[in-house]
Amino acid sequence: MLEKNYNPKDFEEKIYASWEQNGDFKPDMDKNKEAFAVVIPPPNVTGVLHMGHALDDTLQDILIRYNRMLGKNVLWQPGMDHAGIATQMVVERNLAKDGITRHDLGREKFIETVWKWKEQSGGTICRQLRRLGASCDWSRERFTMDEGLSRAVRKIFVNLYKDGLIYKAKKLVNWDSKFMTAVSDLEVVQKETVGKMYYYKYPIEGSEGEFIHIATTRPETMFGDTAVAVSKENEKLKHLIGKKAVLPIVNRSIPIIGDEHADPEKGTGAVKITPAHDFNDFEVGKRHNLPLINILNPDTTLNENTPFPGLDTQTARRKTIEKLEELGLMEKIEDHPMVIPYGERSDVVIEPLMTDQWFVDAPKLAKEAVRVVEEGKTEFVPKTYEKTYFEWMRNIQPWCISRQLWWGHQMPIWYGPDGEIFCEENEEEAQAVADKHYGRHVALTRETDVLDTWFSSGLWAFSTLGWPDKTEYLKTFYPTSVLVTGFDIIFFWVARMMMMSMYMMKEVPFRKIYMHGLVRDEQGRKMSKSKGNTIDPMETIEKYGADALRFFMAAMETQGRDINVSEARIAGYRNFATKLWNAARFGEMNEVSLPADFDVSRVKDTVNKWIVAKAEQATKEVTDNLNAFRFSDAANAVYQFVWGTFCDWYIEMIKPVLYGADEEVKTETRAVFAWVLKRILIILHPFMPFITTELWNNLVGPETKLIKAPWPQAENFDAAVVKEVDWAIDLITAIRSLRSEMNLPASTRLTVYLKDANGESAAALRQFNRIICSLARLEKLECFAPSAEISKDMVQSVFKEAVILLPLKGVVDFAAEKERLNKELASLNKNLEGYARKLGNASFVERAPAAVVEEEKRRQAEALENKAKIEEALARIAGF
RNA sequence: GGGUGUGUAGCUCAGUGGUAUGAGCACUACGUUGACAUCGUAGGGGUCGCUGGUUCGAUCCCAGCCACACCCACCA
Repeated sequence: MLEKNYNPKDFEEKIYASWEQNGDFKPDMDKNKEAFAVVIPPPNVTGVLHMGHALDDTLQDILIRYNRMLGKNVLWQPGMDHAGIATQMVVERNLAKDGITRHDLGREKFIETVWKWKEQSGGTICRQLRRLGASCDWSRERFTMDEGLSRAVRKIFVNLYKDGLIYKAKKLVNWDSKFMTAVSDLEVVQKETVGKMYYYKYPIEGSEGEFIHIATTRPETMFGDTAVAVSKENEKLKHLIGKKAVLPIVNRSIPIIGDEHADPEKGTGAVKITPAHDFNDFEVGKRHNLPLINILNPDTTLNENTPFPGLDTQTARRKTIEKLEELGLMEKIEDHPMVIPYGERSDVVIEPLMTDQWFVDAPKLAKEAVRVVEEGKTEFVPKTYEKTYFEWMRNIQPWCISRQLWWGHQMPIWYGPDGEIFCEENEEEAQAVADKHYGRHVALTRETDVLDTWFSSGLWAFSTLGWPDKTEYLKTFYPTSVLVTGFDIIFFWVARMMMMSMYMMKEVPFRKIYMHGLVRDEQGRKMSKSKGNTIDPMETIEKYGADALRFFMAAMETQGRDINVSEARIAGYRNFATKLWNAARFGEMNEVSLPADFDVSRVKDTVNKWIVAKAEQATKEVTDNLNAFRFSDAANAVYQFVWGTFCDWYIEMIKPVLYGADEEVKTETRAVFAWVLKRILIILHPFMPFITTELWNNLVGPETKLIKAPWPQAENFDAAVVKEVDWAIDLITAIRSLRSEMNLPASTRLTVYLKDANGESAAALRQFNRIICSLARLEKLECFAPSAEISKDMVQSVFKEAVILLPLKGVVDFAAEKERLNKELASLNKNLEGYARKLGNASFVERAPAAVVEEEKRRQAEALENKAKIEEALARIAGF
């Protein structure tokens, strides 16, 4: 027996545990079945579930469950990312509580500590994903740092290196002074601030009191200046090209060069060139063969190439200005709005710094990754994201993959005594190759840098399936079917997976990429801890159940749009679950059950036929929409069917049958009710797996598993039957509306006549008489005899071709009634004007499709008829 | 500076070249009708951002404009 109240906490976790214990999430590896695979975007090992995951993983679970029910061989591959910087940060923070730094421990000990932390505190999110109902095959859970995946990383690294696609270079990179590591362009966020623009001047060498005027936001970098540039087109300044300027304070002479980088419109028109500390200047320096002077230490304090070694940039900036002022070279300081780069994780200012780093030749790898999308081998849904993808891929820069961190994949690079590089999958091989190279045994030192986290997640689509081994899983599930992820990691992750997969597998990682938007707060603001507007999905689940949250995500997911979390709406979907729960209870109370030999095509009763047809219709809608990744349409189709059709109409319509004496119809109705409910549980299951399973176990029994129930093929249905019952529904609605307008309490049983009903309507009226009377709360419903006289006491309302007559002895308020009819008349007249205008337009009649013109004529005729009826009714009560 | 997206009911959003049967929430009135008040019934509420164009017809297609959001680039 079902509990009186829907209480998801009673069963959600229990049901999940039973699925997992029974191995229901595992693929059956049946070779005859089509394979369907999804790899989860690996959450950070440090992560906890947020609304973005709730959306992402709900959508994946819907696809997974749907395809599992379609009878495919389904794998949802779970796992986690080691999240280099994020994890190192968490562990370092923990150590700091005991006053320990990672350097106190040393590299090896520190890494050990991280692993220990991972075992104990990592992976909260996987437990939370279970609570959400994610049907991942947890027995295959992978971690980007585990043995297999590490092997994949080393192998692909060596391949790329030997193909010349990974190389070491001294380049200007984004330097994070907090973690003292290089970071990629993507890990830098630009923040708007109001800074200062400093104007000062450099004396021209060999001149008397001639200066070149400079504007900069970073005066302390002047010690790294190796030129001043002006545009050759700059009429005012071009005469200085070829002369030399003297760098004040350090009195170093630097050339004044002509370069188009100097925009005459900006600043003073002359730009100081600091090739070692500015990306643009670096390019200028390359063009003019300028020397590079590095002025920063790894912690971004100034070094011995400056007068202020050891000072941080801010202090050095102050000192520099003081000095310039002393020398009388400072001119002015202005407020200046600008964007300053910050480390995504560290939140410190990123300084461009010259360092030795490792790069992946992304421009080369991007070519294939672009081609396969152009050719449609991988499709983005929605398609507009392809443009973003192409745009970025076609302008991609070399990818800096080395990080001066400890937590991560240490690069498989060894250096010989003279710095010779040996890149092999392990130390033994490197040693062997090196020994052969030198003709003697040599000592090797390993590169200490680790790889960017996204390097290993870039392999996720195949490394998790067992590559480099030729596993059964790799053969079966690669390329995977669809990747579901947010557009915010399209460059970080999707692009890299495309590149890495094309390089190594020569085959796309996924056939489709479904990109969803961001989850925002109720007002549409981005959720962030600092704003304090985050909503914890676990709390939401606690309050409303996982099913409600899941359904919310599905119902709100329309392609290409962000989702604003609305608690009221989540509560609404909890109510939806309650509604279904109570419908099931209604069934239980009325002893519905599905006989083994039940054949839905043999159903006789019209209302039963109707609900079967509606169920087929809903099934088709859900199926079509899921196939097209139209999650909200799919969810709304079930919602509408369950609440608006099954509960609002079918249950109400069968009550007279179930409480009546016709055993034959009653038996059939009980079976059909069970059949429809079962159908609902099936098509709702991908969205709301918990309540559907709970109800299924109650209705059908746990022996047959809903999670693997075959997805129904929507059957054709009898359109005529649908029309008949829909007619009855319209009539009921019209009568209810009329009685509400007349202020007739629900308790008064009325008599209603239908005048001028045609043959079909008269038949339907007879057939559904009991139902209509029951739902519209009538005493009697009959066709009005054509010969009979319409009494003055009868309220009239046009219904399709007929007129509803509602006798109200002595209680009709004629004034109000006239007003009501006149209002109707006015609206009809307005419509008639429109029809007349259109049909009077020769070019409309001539050029619009015949069907449209016909429809317009039909509407006009109908409106004219209705008008006549209302005028008739008005005439009848004219004297009152 | 380059790009993308969005402006539809009070709110959050669906949707569509042919009267907006729009949805949920909110609102109003009525309701203890033998599943459900986490409910039912009925109802009010929109010149579909602005201006042009294409079309017999535009909220929908095209162009321009305005507003908002996001992405990329940019420390002179």
